Amino acid sequence: MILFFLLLGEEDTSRVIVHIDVDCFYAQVEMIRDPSLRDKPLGIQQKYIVVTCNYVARKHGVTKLMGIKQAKELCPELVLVKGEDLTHYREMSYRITVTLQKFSPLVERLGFDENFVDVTETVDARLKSTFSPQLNGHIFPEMEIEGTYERHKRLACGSQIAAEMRQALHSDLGITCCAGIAHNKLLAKLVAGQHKPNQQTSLLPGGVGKLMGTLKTARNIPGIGSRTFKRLQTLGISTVQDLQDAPADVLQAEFGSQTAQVMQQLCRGVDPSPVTPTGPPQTISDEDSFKKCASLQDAKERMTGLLQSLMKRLKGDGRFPHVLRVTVRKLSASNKWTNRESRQCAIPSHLFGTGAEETISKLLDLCVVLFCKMVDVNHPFHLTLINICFAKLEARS
DNA sequence: CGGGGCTGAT
DNA sequence: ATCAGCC
Ligand SMILES: Nc1ccn([C@H]2C[C@H](O)[C@@H](COP(=O)(O)OP(=O)(O)OP(=O)(O)O)O2)c(=O)n1
Ligand SMILES: [Mn+2]
Repeated sequence: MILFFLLLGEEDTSRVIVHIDVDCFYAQVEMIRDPSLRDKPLGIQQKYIVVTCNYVARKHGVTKLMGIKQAKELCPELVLVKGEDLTHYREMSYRITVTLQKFSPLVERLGFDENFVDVTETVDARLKSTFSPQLNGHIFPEMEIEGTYERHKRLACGSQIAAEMRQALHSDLGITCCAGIAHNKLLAKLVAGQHKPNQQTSLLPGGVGKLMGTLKTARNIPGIGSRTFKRLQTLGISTVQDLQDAPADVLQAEFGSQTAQVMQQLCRGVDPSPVTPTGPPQTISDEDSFKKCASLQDAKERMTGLLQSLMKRLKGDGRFPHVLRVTVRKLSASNKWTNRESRQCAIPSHLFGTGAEETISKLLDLCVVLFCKMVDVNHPFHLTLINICFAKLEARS
């Protein structure tokens, strides 16, 4: 039946997708570690910025990615916890994904605190055998129409599963989150943001146009980043409505037919992309930023620190990397962030056969070789960031 | 006072 | 190797 419509190029609205977005993630992890922080305005500090903050701090006007100075002006009593080391956040992130995988194997991670879950099969199984309750949580658009549940049984069942997922995250991990339930990933993610924090929202199929209309500009559509948005503005396109109204040939001329079609679908709330289960990470990296690094000696010390931390994570992972990449950021008057350079090389397998000390020493040698391909150490230089990345992770060395 | 870390396409 | 996207 469904297949018949798909054959005609119709949109598939039969899936049930849940999007889970943890509330103020890093801040929540720190409040779990130290519950005395719960009733205080809390900011997580990475160097000079508040990367995120709890909702007490948000009441005072503090926002994500705000400078420390501005945040302290707005909220002098703001408590700051350092968050440059992501270890605890990464660990909680994977516990969250594992908890969600108990509901369905189709779990896709996005960053550390978001997960998409395709619960279509779970919904089908439940509707066959069990009696399902009312639609759980908020509904978008807000409206009270008789028989909403009857006409949207699958969505209602999805909302029940989402509630169970949120309960599991809370009782097992102490984590609160938001959930969005809809028939594709884009809409599930967007509708999840309608009621924050610690709430869930289900999207009725009839509310798609209205939901897309809540976006201020096309930039707010996931998948349309800053560069693409600037190119759109060049064409006189700014709002979602502008994009919907834009002639296909105009978009194709600027972006090519494939990208143009994806954008035209996204701005109408159409997103056929599947939930692709996320496996173990493909890369393991560690970086540090600083005011100034101007000597090879200094760089070697910083790279040694990064390698030591990386080796611990590698032991926990169990796999071995076959590619090593070093990235640097040079201070330059213009273009403060696109001035990263990287070099990579193969890692000889035998390097992981000996003790950790030896391995780190050999890896450092490789790092120095890569480093010197980017930085002429015989001339003055000024770096502001070093990143070391392990890639091509495979089962054995 | 602009982090730290990941994925996929080109 | 870089760009562009996401958190
Ligand atoms: N540019 C960014 C965006 C996010 N994060 C980190 C910090 C956040 O804690 C976490 C999750 O990002 P969210 O955008 O979901 O923000 P929060 O979870 O902190 O807040 P919210 O309650 O609004 O979801 O990722 C980051 O380091 N850099
Ligand atoms: Mn979040």
